[in-house]
Amino acid sequence: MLKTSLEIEEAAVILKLLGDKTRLTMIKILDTGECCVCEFVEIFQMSQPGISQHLKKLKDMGLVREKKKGQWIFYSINKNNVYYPFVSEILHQLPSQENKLINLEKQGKRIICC
Amino acid sequence: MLKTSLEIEEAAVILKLLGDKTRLTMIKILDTGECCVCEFVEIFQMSQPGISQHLKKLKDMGLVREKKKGQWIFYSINKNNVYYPFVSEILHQLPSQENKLINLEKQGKRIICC
DNA sequence: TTAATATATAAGTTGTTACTTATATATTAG
DNA sequence: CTAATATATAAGTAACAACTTATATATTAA
Repeated sequence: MLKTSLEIEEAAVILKLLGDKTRLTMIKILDTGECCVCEFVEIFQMSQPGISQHLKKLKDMGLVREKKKGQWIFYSINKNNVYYPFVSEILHQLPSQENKLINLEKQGKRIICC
Repeated sequence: MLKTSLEIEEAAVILKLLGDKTRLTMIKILDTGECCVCEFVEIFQMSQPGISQHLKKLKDMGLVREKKKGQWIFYSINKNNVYYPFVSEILHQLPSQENKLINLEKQGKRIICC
């Protein structure tokens, strides 16, 4: 399942996917725990379809998974993905984005479920 | 000079820059030694202006430097750049591209100078 | 059952990117 | 000096990316 060496073309595709501040922040947040679509809408102050489209790109590459919980769909990181070790090395070099979740919580907009 | 932590927006810009197979391969090659424009033209079978434009993007971000040697301009990696540690971690996870230089040499198209 | 909420998808728009060809400049070779 | 070589920049183009609004579906609340 894990990949010891990545072809350079594959790496470029992953880097391009991560080369967007919204998706990069999303996946950094997801690396610490799950999050649902409406929470991202609040965090990024972006339209709901915009958020869904970014998540679709991450999902299509297999970097994230979705799990339905009632009316919400929670996304989480897929640590079994072949590209995860590569992505993980990158994420480790980025500052924590937990403040964004803390702010959500302060506003009472964090979704706690099941 | 070195950066211990990168803002996420800056990281996204770097990842986008690296998220192109031509530039990613270029910088992986440059991480092992210098190379001139016409060598890249051979390696990538791309127009000379196309190569120059990719190199300009890398140079504008400070990731590479240029040095004129006679009629050639040699590019090399700039290890003093603030983003180098970040980039380096990524490059270490990619397969060597030295075969491309070896092939050039076999064709007698490697530029050895000064 | 109806209204509200959460999400995905479709369609349209605007800006960006990766290339190309054309051209100008500098250096070297004959 | 002239021709050839190496490079950069300008201009044009086609494909793509990131958003928006509109709309359809599913779930929950009243």
